[in-house]
Amino acid sequence: MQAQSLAASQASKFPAAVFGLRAPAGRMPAGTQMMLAKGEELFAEGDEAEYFYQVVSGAIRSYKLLSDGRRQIDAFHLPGDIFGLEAGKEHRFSAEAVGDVQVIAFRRNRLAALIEDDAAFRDRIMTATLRSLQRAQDHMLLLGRKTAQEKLATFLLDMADRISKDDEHFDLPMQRSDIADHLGLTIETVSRTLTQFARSGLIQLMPASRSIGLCNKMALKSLDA
Amino acid sequence: MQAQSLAASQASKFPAAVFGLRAPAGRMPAGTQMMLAKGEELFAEGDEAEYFYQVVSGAIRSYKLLSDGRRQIDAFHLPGDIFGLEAGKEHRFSAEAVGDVQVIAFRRNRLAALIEDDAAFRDRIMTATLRSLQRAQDHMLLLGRKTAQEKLATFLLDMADRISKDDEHFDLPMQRSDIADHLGLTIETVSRTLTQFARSGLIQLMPASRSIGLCNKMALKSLDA
DNA sequence: CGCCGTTTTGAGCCTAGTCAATGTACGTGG
DNA sequence: CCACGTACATTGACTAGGCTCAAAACGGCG
Repeated sequence: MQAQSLAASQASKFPAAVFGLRAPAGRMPAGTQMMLAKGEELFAEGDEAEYFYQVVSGAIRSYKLLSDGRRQIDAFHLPGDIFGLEAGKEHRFSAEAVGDVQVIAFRRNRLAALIEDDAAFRDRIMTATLRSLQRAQDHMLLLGRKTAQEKLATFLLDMADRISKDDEHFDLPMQRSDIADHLGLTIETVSRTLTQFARSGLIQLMPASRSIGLCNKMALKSLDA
Repeated sequence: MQAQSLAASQASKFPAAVFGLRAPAGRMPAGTQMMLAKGEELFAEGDEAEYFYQVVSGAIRSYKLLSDGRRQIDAFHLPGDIFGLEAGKEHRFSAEAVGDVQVIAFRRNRLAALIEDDAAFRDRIMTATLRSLQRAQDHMLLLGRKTAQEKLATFLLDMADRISKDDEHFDLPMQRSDIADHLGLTIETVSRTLTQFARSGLIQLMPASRSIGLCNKMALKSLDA
């Protein structure tokens, strides 16, 4: 819940390790593994972009703040996702651990060389970046034009797709306020809409828990517009 | 206002030409120049992504639609901007000419080769993509968390920065409905908010025109949050 | 001059936000 | 083991910012 730029300090706290990743597209160049506790900050908007990252386990939220504290979470990064790569010298958003998280940090100043040398790596980076852009574009449509119900239907289906094994039941890694700040809503509206879904039999909801069961994916998809 | 995929047809309509671009970062590989009339469609969501593009003059709007016609314009592309590059086989959004537009089309299947051969070009593409992502992240903050006034203040300052010579006066290339669909508002709210700005002396506004004069950039910036 | 696309303005409504209280889970220490 | 505190989630009553529907005004062009 503090610490400006854990990247540097953490990187030295944990022994560097070489990983042959589970990446289907090929091996990944070596990086440094890091562990983050719930709520820990990986980097803040404006920090020097010394590293970029790949999630191994857990979830990262990346977000921007307005001067008065309003927050927009532009993405949740789940295992396999690459994030934190910048065009300029500084990070353009902040990143925190949603729960306990394991990530691999890659030195950015090695990026040019890696891209030069390793065509497969280059491709992975380019594809990851383009995929982030696509997600951002989809999310702009959601933020600008969807209703609260549609936003939550889209969100639940996306989460099921990304984290559920059986595609029907999963535990949300983040709390209501994270969901609200991701969807451009308030926590009250998120909560009310979820209970409304539950009452309509679209989802199953344990009281005050993060477990979600999708009872009627069809109906949710039709809400998704 | 029609035509599915003008890319192919147009490309043959206009003689291919080799351009040494005004690009500061270096020469650009050859592309095919195209002209588009106001409202013409460059490509639609779902079209095969055979080309990607750079704007020479005019403005392009790229957007997504919901099934009931609600539209979100995720970006306006102005001279110099590169857009339409995809990770997959298909375009993930549609693109139309806001007014009369000149663009250069690059064959996507030559991209891999170009990236392999030309480090400067690779850098331009990567930087352009990352810049799009940054713009998208800034825009998500706007869509999710800013008020109508803040949205329009941000938009006007951004446009002044991008198209104004003297930084004080410019003509908007797009109509109110485009602005509304970009900012997640209705045309009525856009119009009302602009009138309100004019009455407060923040901007100068010719009746029913697209000319904008910024009288008080300071005040606009403070609205920008 | 008259038509049409666009913008502006007005009146009333509704979705989501605000403010406030209650409920639930969980960890800590007596 | 249970009382208490804290963090998070839910629910309710009320408000308001922006939307909808409707009409008028403006500008360009045939």
